[in-house]
Amino acid sequence: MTKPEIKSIIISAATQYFSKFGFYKTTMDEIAKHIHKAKGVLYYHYNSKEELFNEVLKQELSVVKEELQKVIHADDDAITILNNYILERLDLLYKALNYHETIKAELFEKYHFVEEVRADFSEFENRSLHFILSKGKEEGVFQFNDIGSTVNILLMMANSMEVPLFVQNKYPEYSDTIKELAGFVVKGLKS
Amino acid sequence: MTKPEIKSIIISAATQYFSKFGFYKTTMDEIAKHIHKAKGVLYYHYNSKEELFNEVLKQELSVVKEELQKVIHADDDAITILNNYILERLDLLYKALNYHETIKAELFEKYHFVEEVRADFSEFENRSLHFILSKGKEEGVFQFNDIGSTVNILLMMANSMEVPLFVQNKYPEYSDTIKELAGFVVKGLKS
DNA sequence: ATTTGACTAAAAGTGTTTTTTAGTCAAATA
DNA sequence: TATTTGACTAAAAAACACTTTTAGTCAAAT
Repeated sequence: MTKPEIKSIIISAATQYFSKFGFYKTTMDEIAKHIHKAKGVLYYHYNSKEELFNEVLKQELSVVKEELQKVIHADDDAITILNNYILERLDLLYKALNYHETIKAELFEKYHFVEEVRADFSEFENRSLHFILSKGKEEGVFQFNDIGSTVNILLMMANSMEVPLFVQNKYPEYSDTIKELAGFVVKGLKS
Repeated sequence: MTKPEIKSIIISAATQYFSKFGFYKTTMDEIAKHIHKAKGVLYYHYNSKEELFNEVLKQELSVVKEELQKVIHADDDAITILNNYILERLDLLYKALNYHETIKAELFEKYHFVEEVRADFSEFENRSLHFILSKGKEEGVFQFNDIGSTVNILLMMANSMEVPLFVQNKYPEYSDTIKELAGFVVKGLKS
């Protein structure tokens, strides 16, 4: 078995356990047993449980990033793209169970080891919104004073909503309101 | 000492302890000692610790409500009022430390006994926003399809932000962005 | 180069005892 | 009569001692 193959098998098993039981209630032994290997193998390929979780989270978010890239570069006007971005973003993150755990963890002030991956995702979001807003300004459909601070506002809103929607699991009940909210935000930007 | 007097003294001491240490880390004995009375007095005037906390929370929120009433009925146009309402609301709630604890508690699924007071405040907010939006529509400065769902969106945004701002204490760092956000929201409503 | 599994130290869990605390109430006081 | 007191109880929380589990290691095996 090649190195990438075994790594991918490990990540796959780890993803299953971490998203089902969370970081703390998943044991390295469980993951090892699930792939019919000794625990040492996990430590041969990853330095620690934390590193393994980081890798799982990184891959989970990279799927989200890929999907959002498609939305951003679709052949639509900026208004449609922003609307789709907001809705698709929430839908994808709703399914990203390991990401939820890191949000929850932030509340308990644990999980510092995950900051890098989260920071990377934050930057991605920043770039994405910058791109969409610029596009809208070029098209003449959006109007705002400062692109940087407008991006900040949108991200603050988006991030703020993650705790109630994902940790308290209010996403299903709010999903209709969110569609309206997206429309509302877009309207606020329209020139 | 009259009944209202002693009750007010109890509430005052309870407020201090509850806002400093929270519901669970405050003891009835502490509160009693602080007012140089026996614990039994607390139980003569209030049936339980929970009832006492409810009263504290109720008074805390009634101050918030009074202040917001002033904002709502100030001699301004609806745009200014909405802007002030959003900012003043956050500022007042930021200082309402016992209210913060009930938000935190919701995350841990405790504190069911506090629901009534929170529901009352929710209704107040609903009425307030209805009032402001109606006023704006009459003045011809606001435009929206359905007043009910617009109120819902605004409240969802407001409520969602409470966890990160108050529980994770990000209000100080976000306070500038929030001012811009308020302007943004108002702009989204403008006709 | 990779995998194994026995090993360790530290953390988490368990069961038991001790202390603290919400709430009560008969007696005292105003 | 209305209010206050403080000793009292039952139940919860804390402290303690002991056991098990678990992350991480490493010499030996494949």
